[in-house]
Amino acid sequence: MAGVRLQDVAELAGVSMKTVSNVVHDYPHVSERMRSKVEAAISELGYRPNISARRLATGRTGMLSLAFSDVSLPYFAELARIVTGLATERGYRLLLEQTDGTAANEREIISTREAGLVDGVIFQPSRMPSLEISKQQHDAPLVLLGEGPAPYSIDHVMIDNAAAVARATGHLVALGCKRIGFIGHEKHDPSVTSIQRLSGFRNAISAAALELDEALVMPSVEISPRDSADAVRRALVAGHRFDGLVCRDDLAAIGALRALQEFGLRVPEDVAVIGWDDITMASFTHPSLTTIAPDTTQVATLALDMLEERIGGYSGPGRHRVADFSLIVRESAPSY
Amino acid sequence: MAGVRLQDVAELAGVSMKTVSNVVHDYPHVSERMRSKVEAAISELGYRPNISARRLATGRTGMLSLAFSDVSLPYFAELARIVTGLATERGYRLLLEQTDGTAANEREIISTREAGLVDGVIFQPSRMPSLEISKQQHDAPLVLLGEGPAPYSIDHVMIDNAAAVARATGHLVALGCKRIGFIGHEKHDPSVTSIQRLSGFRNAISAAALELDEALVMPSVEISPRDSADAVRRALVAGHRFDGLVCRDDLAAIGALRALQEFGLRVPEDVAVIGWDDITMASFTHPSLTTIAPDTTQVATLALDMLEERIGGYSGPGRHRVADFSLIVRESAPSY
DNA sequence: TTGAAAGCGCTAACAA
DNA sequence: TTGTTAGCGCTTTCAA
Repeated sequence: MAGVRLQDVAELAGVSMKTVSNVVHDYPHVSERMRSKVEAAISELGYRPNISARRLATGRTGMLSLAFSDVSLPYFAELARIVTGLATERGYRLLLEQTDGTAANEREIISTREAGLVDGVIFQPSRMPSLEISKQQHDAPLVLLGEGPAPYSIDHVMIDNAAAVARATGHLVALGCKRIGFIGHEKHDPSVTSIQRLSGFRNAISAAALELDEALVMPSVEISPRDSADAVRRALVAGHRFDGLVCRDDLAAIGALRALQEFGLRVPEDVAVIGWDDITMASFTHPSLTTIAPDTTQVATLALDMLEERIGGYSGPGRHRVADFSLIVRESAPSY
Repeated sequence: MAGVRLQDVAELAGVSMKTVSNVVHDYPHVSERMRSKVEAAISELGYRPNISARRLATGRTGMLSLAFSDVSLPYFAELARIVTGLATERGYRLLLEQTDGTAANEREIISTREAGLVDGVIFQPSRMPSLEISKQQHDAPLVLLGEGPAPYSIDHVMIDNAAAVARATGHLVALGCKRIGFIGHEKHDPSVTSIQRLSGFRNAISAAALELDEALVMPSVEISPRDSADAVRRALVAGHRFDGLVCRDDLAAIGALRALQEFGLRVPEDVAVIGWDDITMASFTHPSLTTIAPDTTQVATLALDMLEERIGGYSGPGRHRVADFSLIVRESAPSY
């Protein structure tokens, strides 16, 4: 039951607290007799170590936190799944922190009011510029995920966005698309992810010697299939036409698919569509989505590696690791 | 910086620890002079309270845990989102625990090795029978979510599954469906959710005076669109035909949609499809999904209410709360 | 191999 | 209104 202390176990077993502690921690040098006496007492009393006391004594919490805007976005849910699994393998519990994508909440993540909640933080900012992050003092080791070029002092894992969006755009060009649009970035106060992807798209279009019609840059209110579908509908109603679409993420692509179908436009015959993230659902839309797939396991592994090094005492300059990505070709923008 | 203690602040400010503590906690009776002196010292030193120490001293952690099989399943991700928001409003942080749906991990959730990790637990079991849960000793207050009838001693929030599946089946019958199938439950070792929904389906079919062809009960390997699509393909290849489908969840429905389209079957004209959960994606499939929508906010609110009562000391018998659900009619099984 | 005792940093009861 | 002090339960030297 609750309220049983190490002390109580020690008394019942007729040994010292140290011996009980040794047994609890599987310390090798404990005689068989002691061990079994202690174990009997532990189970008789139903003893469980108090984790707050242990944390206070050791200074370690055995927890990491993973922070991003919103778990209900499939990419983050799937990321959380992977990071949880990997963190568990390494002996950590994972605390999920959601910021709703507001700058105020993001600041809270970086400079927590309390110390000692977790041993380290993996954080994908959506609003805070990296430079501001680097200026905030934070007491737990921190690794940043995502698009922004992190400042020199902070560890960072990203994929090569420019290369990824160039690959996607190039795929559409090779399919013969001439009028390619971009969809799904937030209209007001876009996230750093959106900014990076859109600017990469602009570069890719000019690199392909195409001309970008600004009417084909279609922002949405929020990151959601609904808002992206609305944006596409508005563009179509306004008479804008396009034959290819690079989407800020798979959710935007799913919304686009929906709107295009309503207007009788066939995908990929009339409009080819490419998403981003390769969420599970991308395989099951109709048509299935061609999409940029970041190697999320690699992202998570690199982040945890660096975090553990920092926790272990490494205090060198920030490191920037680039994870792989691939273009998964499915029905919405098939092979040429 | 780290390593600054209440004591250090007190010394710098030339006051006692109690005074500093009062300031930190916004205790009303502190003179303005003291307060500003202390606040100056706090910010000069960069003091942050150590949360482990606070927890040890108070016995409260300010954290709740939410446990289920897998955040990457959209229903759980969306549930997590809602519970996090509500818990935050009530002053709790939320720890997410994932069990992978294995009985061993579920037992770990109930009887944690450590005490004092969280103040309370909200748990949606997928494998453990309620009876077994009631027998395990657990030291933090516990509220169960989901389908199983909980034992007398444990608080529980559920929706009326039998009514829900009867509503779905009735909707299909009213549309004129004669051969209605069920899809998406795990073939081996089905989760309690699957068991409940399938058995409810059987009852609903006989209540509608229809005959159930066992070939139309199509299990899948795991909960995923992929496996459900496979199950539907197999049935169609084997020559089984049906005009209505009740799905274990929206993921199964999404897989079914995909398989039906491959076989040239139109939804809803040839086969009407009803999902369960009303995940975000249910609005954006093509056709969009008619689905059973549990009132998840209500589920979360009821669970948190009961949990807070337990944390507050209530120790009466287990309470069973039933949350609302509705049938959201969309394209895959339209109004009749 | 086991025991004794001094913290870890904070809270809260009790005094002043 | 502010100060003093004894825990909270565990870990971890240092001795034995």
